[in-house]
Amino acid sequence: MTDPLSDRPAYRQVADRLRSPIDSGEWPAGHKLPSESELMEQFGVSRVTVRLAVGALRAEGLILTRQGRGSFVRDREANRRITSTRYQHDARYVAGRVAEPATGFGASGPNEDRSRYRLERSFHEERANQQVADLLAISVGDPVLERRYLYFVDERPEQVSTSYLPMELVRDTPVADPANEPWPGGTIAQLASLGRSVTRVVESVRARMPTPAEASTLRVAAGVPVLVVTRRMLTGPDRDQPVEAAVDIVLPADRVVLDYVVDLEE
Amino acid sequence: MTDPLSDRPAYRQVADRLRSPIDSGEWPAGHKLPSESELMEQFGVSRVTVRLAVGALRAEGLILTRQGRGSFVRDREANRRITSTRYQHDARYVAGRVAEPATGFGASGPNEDRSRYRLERSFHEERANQQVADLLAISVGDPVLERRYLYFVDERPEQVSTSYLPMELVRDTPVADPANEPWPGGTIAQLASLGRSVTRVVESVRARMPTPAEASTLRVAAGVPVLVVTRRMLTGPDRDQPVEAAVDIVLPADRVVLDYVVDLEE
DNA sequence: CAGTGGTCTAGACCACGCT
DNA sequence: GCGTGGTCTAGACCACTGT
Repeated sequence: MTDPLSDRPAYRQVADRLRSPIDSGEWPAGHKLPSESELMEQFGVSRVTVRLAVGALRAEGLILTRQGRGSFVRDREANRRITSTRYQHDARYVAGRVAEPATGFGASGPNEDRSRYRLERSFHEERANQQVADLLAISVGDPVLERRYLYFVDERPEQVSTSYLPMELVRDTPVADPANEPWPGGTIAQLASLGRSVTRVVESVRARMPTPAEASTLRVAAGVPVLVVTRRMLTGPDRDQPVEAAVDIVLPADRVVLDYVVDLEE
Repeated sequence: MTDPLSDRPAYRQVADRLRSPIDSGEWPAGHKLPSESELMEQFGVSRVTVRLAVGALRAEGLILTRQGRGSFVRDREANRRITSTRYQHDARYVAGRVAEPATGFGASGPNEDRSRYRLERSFHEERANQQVADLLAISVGDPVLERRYLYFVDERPEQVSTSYLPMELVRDTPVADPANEPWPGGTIAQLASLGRSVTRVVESVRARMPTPAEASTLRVAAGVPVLVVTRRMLTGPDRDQPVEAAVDIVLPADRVVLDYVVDLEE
């Protein structure tokens, strides 16, 4: 039963009592929660109150509910790791110092089973908006190649992204032909084929709740945020000339960890 | 009015019609939405339906609701940037090559107004659990110094973190005395004072919804995830000997962007 | 078929913020 | 005082999942 004398609303009391065995591990991932009618009886509250409690736990990402089946404790363990050293690896691949590329499939590193990965893409010539113009240090309205990607891992959608290259750099080159994707060595290898040697990659990481469209394409449940990465590839003696920008690299936060390795001078 | 013939539930139709002017920018941050009674009349639905719609938008992080005042479009622009180069900067500071440290306040870089930052900390000797033991390459139960931090920016809680150092490294040293915090140059300078030169920092970035406790301490609204960073500081000729680990560096995702600079060999 | 969660209604009282 | 959102009730029908 809930305590009607408490300041804490009944639905929060119910949520607290359900959260406790989840936090403690007593109810592991996959465990089925009591049904709504059981909770109504157990706590002596109405169905609306039970649903408020369950909805709170769902918004926290602790449980998922499935119509006709029940509520279940979610698996909150992310298992796909994406490491910043993939860029250095691809640069060494381009230089011929390693035999295998790291990316090209959005994969996290070399020596992975490539057959697990699949890529859908669409290329279009567009004109730079303010954000893209700022990132590429060009003018608004300048022509750019917009490349949209959707990555699958084991046929599960795992990543969307949109990449921009200055059109003058790629026009009538193999890079502008989607048939050449996936390109071994990824964007770094593509830029190398155009005579641009990438010497710096800058990534900005944010997190937010997915839009309904993103939740649908990436199949993320309620209560699961997305990681949103903006990337710039730079070249030139001062590593400050942008040659590529990727905006809205969107990843489901319950499945992905981003690893960044920062080396300091001795 | 909603379309009763549509397959789409009424509350989703209402949510869609409210999301549209938010997405388009027609209703900018701070704009007040129609009240619940106005929405009931406007769409010809019950209050429960209106509240389901508003709740969906809140869970998406698009709006916030304040009792007695109304619902408002949220500001979704993160403005605090934390850059990976702060580590390299602190390493140069320790080496005497730059005059100003970058961190020491959890600040994002040098030349910041330090008076905006404030730090609360508590130090305790603990025994390593499995996670900490793995991160520090020690045994479960080995003594460690646990340092808990809460950072404020302009008196607003902006970051919590827990850092671990092997006790045998810091026992009876100035590093183990919380009175010496904030330490110019941060953890890298502290480790340098102990004869440990950090040559690599590895950060792992995740995102999830905050726990109720985190939501309360960091004052994050419903529908706002947190960024969770795990950090390791490494030393040694192969940059593989851990000397510090920070788990659960928790940051409100609506206020913070993490920037990582990855340099490639020429 | 029975049991589950999903949607929806009408109505009530409360706490908060402003005038 | 009045309008706002927050909590809560009893009850209904629907859609989905399994046997």
